[in-house]
Amino acid sequence: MSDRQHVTLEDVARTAEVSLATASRALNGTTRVRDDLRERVLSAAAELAYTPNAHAQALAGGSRRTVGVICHDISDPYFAAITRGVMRVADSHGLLVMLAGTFADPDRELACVSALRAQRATAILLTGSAFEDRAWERRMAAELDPYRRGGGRVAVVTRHRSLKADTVAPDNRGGARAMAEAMHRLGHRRFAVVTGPERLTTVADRVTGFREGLAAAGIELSERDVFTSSFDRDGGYAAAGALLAARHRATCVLTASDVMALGVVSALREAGLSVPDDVSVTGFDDLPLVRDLAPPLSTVALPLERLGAEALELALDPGSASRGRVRRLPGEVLLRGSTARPRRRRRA
Amino acid sequence: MSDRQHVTLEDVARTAEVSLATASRALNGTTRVRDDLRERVLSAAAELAYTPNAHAQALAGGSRRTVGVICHDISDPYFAAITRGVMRVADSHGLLVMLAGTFADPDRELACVSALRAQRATAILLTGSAFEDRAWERRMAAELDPYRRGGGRVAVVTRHRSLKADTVAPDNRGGARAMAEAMHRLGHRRFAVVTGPERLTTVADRVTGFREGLAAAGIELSERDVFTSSFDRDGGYAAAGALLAARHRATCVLTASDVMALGVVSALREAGLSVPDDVSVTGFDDLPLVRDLAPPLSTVALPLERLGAEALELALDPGSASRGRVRRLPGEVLLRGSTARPRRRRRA
DNA sequence: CTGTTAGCGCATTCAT
DNA sequence: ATGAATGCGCTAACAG
Repeated sequence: MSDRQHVTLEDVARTAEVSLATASRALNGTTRVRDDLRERVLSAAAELAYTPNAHAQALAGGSRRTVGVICHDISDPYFAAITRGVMRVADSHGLLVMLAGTFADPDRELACVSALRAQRATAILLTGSAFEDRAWERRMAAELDPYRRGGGRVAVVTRHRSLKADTVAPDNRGGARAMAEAMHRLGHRRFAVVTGPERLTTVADRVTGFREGLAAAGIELSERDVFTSSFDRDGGYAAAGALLAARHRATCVLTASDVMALGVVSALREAGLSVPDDVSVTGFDDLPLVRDLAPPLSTVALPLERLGAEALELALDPGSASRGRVRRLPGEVLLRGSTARPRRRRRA
Repeated sequence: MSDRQHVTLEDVARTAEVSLATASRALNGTTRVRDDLRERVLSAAAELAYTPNAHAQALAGGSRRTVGVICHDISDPYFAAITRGVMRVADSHGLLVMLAGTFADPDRELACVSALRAQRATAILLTGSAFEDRAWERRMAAELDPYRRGGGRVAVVTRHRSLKADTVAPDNRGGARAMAEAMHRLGHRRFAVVTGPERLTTVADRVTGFREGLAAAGIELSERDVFTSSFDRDGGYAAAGALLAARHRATCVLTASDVMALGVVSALREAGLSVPDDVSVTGFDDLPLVRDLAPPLSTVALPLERLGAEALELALDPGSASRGRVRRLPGEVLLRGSTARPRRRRRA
């Protein structure tokens, strides 16, 4: 039993008693090969449990069978859904997905791109929102440009300022605006916003949308109406705590994501408030699970899987050489049980 | 602008005016290199935005920087949590994660292993439960054995009969038994089980556990008490519908997973039943989100991230040459709001 | 310490 | 249609 015993194409060729070239051709179907020879090769390969060495294939210039996906945290259902969309189309193209998690660390994101570059991935998909940071953008471009020059394709989900990559852009701003307007129409006049750090472009866009929608109704959001925390469930919980502590009189809390809304609702409920009787709460994304909440969450629905699927399709399609094409996807306001008309007077 | 312009180590060496070998050593820190030379190499590499070709590195026998994770569906929070654990330790080892989704298709699972094998992944982690199918097991072994022979490591989460791979095994059976007993102690006497297809070993183990726990209390589960459907949220919803249609008189529904429980609760609620006043419902896994449900779900808590993390650690640790070591992790019964003492008489 | 050289496994020219 | 030879980019002997 030798140390590492990889079956190579040469083994297959020898077993089939053909040349290396013929074995390669028979396996790849590149060129016509006499039937009996091909049979021999195929059965030899099967017998030896041969698997081509993808590295050798890639090196020899034969293939690039992987795509890289970079997200903040795969256990966030938002990224899970997007990644699922990516995997669907990757699967249909016979591509393998390399998933990299950055845990929202800008430096780690850079490192991931570098690693994916090294793997000569066919395409790199940036699914997390960008960081609003000049220096970081420059470094990211410094990674991506050589990658592109080497034939790599790049696509991003959501806006990446000055990255001039193919983009799939959900309408965060418009969706947020529409939601704010819808809540105003419902009768709400006192609002609070619960959100993540605004250096994330997604967050910034959504908050801007909320502001615009409210402004259109003549309502200004002051600094004290915006509660910022981490962009996850616990952030929502904490922000709602702060809101409660500040005795904020909002009848409606606009939240920048469904996951944060989850935390908001829990905090409110623990404080003895009823959603939506005392406070209406809205989310953003329409994660699969929020319809199963009690009450089901009103939210801005985004076609998450499509976001991922189209990002990969865009990257794979040589269309315009991966210049900055932008595919916009709308968000849809979904009013469910977590929102209601405000009561005349607030209890407690 | 040539077609594909990859910067290679040779370019770096030439720019730094050193030999190829020196450049390689300077970059990898393999051997001591004179400081000034090393400086020249490093700055040349930076200037040219050089990234080593991972394929060439792998081919030359230098590295195996990726691990493969195979799961059923990354948008299932169960797999997302496990994968997150894997990614954490992968990150700390400088490894990249290749994620493959099988959508619970046995054939696709085989194909994924083959692809990962081709990529010469350091380790392959099977996180989905096995399929109870002799022929399938044989074919899987036929993929895995040569992979191992080539130095590849394999670890699985949950039981894979006769795969003799390193295993991280949550105590599905024991946890299920404990939950059944807990519900009996709470006062329940009429039970129903909602579950996925029993050809999945995880499902089979959990159902067995339920049966054992109930049997210990003198309660036999008949065929009509078990509602089988797809192992996801919609499956739970459908199964609960069937249960309702059959006018089953259970006061407690034991569900094989949290995701299924999500569907069960929704269906029950839509039918006008209250959880837990009319029916108690239990889940399995303790997904992060279930504590935010109203009522929060009683469930068997599994350390999901640890499952993934330990699987990779096990695979990476050369310990006993990847023989069938088994690391068992207990499940803990968590009683929350979705369960209560049965009422004397059932309403409706 | 540094440079030269030989493969790693494969796809792909070239000849035949 | 098939076989022999070249090189992809890199690391690890091997010499100096």
